[in-house]
Amino acid sequence: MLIGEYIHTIDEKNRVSLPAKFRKEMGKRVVIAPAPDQCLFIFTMKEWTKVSSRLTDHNNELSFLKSDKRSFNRFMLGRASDVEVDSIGRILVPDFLKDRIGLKNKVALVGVGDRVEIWNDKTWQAYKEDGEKMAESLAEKLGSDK
Amino acid sequence: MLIGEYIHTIDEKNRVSLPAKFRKEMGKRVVIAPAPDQCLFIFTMKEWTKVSSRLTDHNNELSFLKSDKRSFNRFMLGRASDVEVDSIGRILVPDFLKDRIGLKNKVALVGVGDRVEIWNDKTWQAYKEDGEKMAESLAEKLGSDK
DNA sequence: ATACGAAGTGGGAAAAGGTGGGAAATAATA
DNA sequence: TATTATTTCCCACCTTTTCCCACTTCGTAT
Repeated sequence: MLIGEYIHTIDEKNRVSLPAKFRKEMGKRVVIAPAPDQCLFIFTMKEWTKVSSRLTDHNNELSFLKSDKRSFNRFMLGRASDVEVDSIGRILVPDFLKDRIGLKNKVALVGVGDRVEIWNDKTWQAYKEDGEKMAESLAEKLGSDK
Repeated sequence: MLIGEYIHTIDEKNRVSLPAKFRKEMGKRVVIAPAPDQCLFIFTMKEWTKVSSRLTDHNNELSFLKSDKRSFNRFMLGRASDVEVDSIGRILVPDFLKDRIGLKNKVALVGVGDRVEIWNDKTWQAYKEDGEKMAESLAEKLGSDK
């Protein structure tokens, strides 16, 4: 199970080391895809197969005849990228994904069970702080009407 | 599976390089066809066989009215063109298809599972930006139907 | 404290990918 | 048939990517 957060560097060649703890589980090849909340998902191939199988044609229909299917598939598949993990555990983040969430210098790699997320470090720290505040206010709210 | 986006050039001879990552899967010959939205479809021969047979099969339960079907088939089949991939992985885009969606200079090649789409780069970027707004609802949709 | 190994980072050289252009071949026109 | 235009094929350049090696840091064991 992929858990924990790691702060790594994205270099001028768009390389990011996967945390050593994740490497075995992630294997030699992963799929990186855009996600909501200003981050990217890194799926294992196993997990990606699950995701993509929901998008492909099961009932003998031409999926491109339906406009919502077209846009859905464009966004899930067109902006994903399957990348190889190199011999020392690094992946290459495509420019179009890197630019989308403004990755540079420090990035956060966050294990979320069956996938890993990449965040711009600053964005991740801010997101966490917001989360803390939300948790506090939520706790107070819960505690107040006792 | 064809996924990811690549920005390439269409030159004065209407040549476009297929992304190296797509070449093996696409083979020596592909079919390029007009498509809904402002793009063109590039099918592998295998996929084209499937697509064209489904479009021409009048006994299956496509939800189209017959006259709609006829005009769609004219649109798609009538203007499709099979082109050879040259020795270094380029295809030739027929003028009438190129002009239809205003291809020039930079084009986006987008892998969408079992087909590739060609877009005018500018149009694709704009389409993506519009789609960012949909991102959340897309993700929820993906998560909901397990 | 020192040595060692694992993990992460950086950079240079070689290879591959993408682009452009000219020559040969084919088609078109007068 | 001669000439011109268009298409096809091939080669060369340049940029980007890939591969490999080396340095550094940190934790651990001796």
